[in-house]
Amino acid sequence: MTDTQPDDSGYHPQTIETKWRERWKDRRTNEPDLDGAERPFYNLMMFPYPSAEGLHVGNLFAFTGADVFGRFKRMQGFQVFEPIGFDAFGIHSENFALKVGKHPAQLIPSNIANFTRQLTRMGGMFAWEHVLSTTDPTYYKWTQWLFLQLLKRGLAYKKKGAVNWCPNDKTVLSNEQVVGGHCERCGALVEQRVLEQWYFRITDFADRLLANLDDPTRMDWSDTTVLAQKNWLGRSEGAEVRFAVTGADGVEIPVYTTRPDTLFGATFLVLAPEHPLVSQLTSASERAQVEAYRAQAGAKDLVSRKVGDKEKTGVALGSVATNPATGQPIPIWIADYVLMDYGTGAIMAVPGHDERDFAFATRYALPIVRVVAEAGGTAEAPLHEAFGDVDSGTMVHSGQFDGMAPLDAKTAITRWLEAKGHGKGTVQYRLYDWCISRQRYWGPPIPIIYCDACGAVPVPEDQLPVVLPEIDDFRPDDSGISPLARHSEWYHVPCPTCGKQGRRETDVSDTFLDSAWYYLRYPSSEFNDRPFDAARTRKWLPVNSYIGGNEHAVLHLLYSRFITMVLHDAKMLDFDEPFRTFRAHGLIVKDGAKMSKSKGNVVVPDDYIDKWGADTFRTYLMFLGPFQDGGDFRDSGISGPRRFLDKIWDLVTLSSHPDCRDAEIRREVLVKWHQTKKKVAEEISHLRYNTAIAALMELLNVLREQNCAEPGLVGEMVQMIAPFAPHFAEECWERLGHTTSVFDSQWPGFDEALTVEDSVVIAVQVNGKTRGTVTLPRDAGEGDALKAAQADAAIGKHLEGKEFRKVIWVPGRLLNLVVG
RNA sequence: GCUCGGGUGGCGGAAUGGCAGACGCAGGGGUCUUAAACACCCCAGGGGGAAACCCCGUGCGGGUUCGAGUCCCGCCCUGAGCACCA
Repeated sequence: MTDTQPDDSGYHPQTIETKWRERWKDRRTNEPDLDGAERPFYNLMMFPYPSAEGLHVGNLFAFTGADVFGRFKRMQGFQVFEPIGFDAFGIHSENFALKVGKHPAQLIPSNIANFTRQLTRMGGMFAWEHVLSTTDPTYYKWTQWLFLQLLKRGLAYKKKGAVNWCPNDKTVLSNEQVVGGHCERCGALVEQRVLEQWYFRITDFADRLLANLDDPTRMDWSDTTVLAQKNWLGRSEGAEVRFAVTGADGVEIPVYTTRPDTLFGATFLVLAPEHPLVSQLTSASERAQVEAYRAQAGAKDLVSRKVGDKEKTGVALGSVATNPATGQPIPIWIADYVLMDYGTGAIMAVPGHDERDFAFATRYALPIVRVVAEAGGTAEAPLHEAFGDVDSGTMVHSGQFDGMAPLDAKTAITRWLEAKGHGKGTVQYRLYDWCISRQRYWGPPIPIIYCDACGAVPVPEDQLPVVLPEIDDFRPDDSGISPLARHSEWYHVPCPTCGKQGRRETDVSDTFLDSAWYYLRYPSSEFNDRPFDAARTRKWLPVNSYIGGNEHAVLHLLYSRFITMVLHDAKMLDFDEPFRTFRAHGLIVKDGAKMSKSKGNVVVPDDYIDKWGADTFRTYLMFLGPFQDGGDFRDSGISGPRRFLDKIWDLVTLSSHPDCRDAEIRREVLVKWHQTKKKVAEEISHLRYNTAIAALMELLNVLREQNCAEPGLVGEMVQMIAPFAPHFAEECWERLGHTTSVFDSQWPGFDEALTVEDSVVIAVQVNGKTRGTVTLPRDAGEGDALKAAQADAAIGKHLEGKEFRKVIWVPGRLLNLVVG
């Protein structure tokens, strides 16, 4: 810290911040009437994971920005519900507990206590009476209930398959949690394992998840977040083409392609090594080689398979299929660059138009044919070879093909495939079903009981929650089996259906399931007989404003939307999108890197708050730069906002002086005042807090220059700084003689007519270069401006002996004289 | 490789196509003080000039326009996300 604290004249943050925190609590200032509110506004921010290290500056930045918005909406006359809670289940907490040799159930309460202290101290407008923790049985009872609702509707299923396995965290990961082949959380290389897991059918909702993103009546989200979701959903349009296998009666290989127009150039087929038809299609002579290749590909982990070297290898199966367009026989291969879990697990290789196929064809000396003239190239074997003597491009565009209307090549060929029964147009998504099983301890047990007679039986809803037992040996191992599986006294239970000995599911659910519905719980947190109350939910949801980090663009935010859709379709909610508006805030980094304990660059806010006060620190963070950009944390400018608050304080003190009370406000000040009110409201509503604060600083500078401390004006100044510096504003407001909270006052309005100055400064340009300014009455016309410009010596100099060619007049702003 | 952002003083950053650098930090000079801190006043993009004023200036090269940080085309650098998705 390079700055030094100002002396102790007047404004003492520590004293007044303590005072107002106590008042807010005693008077329940931040607890809206959840049943009676007439203009409800649900102001949500992403609840934190309560780490042992406490909140860092990056967290505080995000919460402050969301809190400023909530406080602003409140002063605009809304009853604002701003809840907070703790996302306390999960691997983070468990790993930390393992590291320090304690039980997470013991650690979490103290971490939560510390977070609560920090969040209270920052002056957030939190409705603490509705705080929740996902680890509370009264909460996760309903997380388990949610699983059962999906199961009931066929949206949860168990599947054995290749999954992402993190060898460090010793658990499976969802696809969203694997980043570039590494564990999103710990960075370890992810392996492939075959395990039985529970999945949610999020892919059934892919089209809706995509369509709603573009529906402004449902969603108004940051562009960057919408884009990330679209990329993740990965919609592509193409065709499924079936290739008949030669000599195998009726056997067809379906492939998916986004380029059906290149069908004529498909010179071989490639299947994923684990494709179910491989064995059947392998000739006797190739079998040994094929089996060897499959074994080798299967042993590869996901890293070298998906993101390792791009060397293409494969083997031929010794069988052939027919290209339906050319009628030519083409060989069938397997190669591990084709993925089983996308499309049909098989491709038609078009080496003339696909880089990967080209590399493969080159390596194995397979034929390469170009069929479509692309930019800079020509088609060596145009479509007319197959379709007669019509040029490929014009053939399809001129509609001479099978008498169809003019269409593009892709559509034309798809139509042809459909007509001939060789395939059909299809849509593919990149999205995978959501794997929710975790072979860990610290989460809600999945509420299933396995019975030899009845199969997988859901735990009856009236027997929820399935309480997570407190065990000491919760360390995960490499077996792929959850720690709970070591406790037969826990998992041995009678089958709910037949009463015979059954076994509980010993996996717990993904933390992202906990957070996929927490926003539904907040307004109803005191009801223990239902997850969310119908009337409360109708009043408060969907969420009016959600602010959070874009790192959750495709995880939490996508899962939450999915869960809401499921509950909507189950008629439990009357909306299918949970967050009306979402804004991604920027990330505060330190020395260019995201703050993390392992990098040793975590900045803790407590010392700054001790030294400068929460209000100064909040204002400083919001003044750093655009809220939605974030930036590198530094503390070199913190004295600026502090001096700013000190000066407001002085004005408040000064305003009680009789001279100030009776002083007339000069026109100049009046205009600045109204301009500022207009500007600040506009900037805050767009989360441009840095420029809102700058505008207030400008107004303050004018007031000081003009020696103006008129109480009404000072009061509005205090109101406008209130969202940023809430304790400070309350104290000033009280000193100005008010007896109720500044947050129950109405945000100052402005008079549009008073935002316009009486006289304006016109920039005068000669041939586009500014040569001076003239000051004119607001309503001055072009003629007046021209006269004034010619009269000005400095400007006139540039006009001497020249002839006017053109005059550009922008009223109130600029006069440009084009001369020559 | 693909998809998005972003390149503006010493620093963070402002600028509906209309006086580039608001606001703040740091810096320089001054007032106050025994001295310092605080506070207050003044200066401050670069270059030239005693000054008036002039020239140059928003990553680079073109273009549109009376006028471009802003719009268009082509590059360079940088941050983030996705990545053998057929």
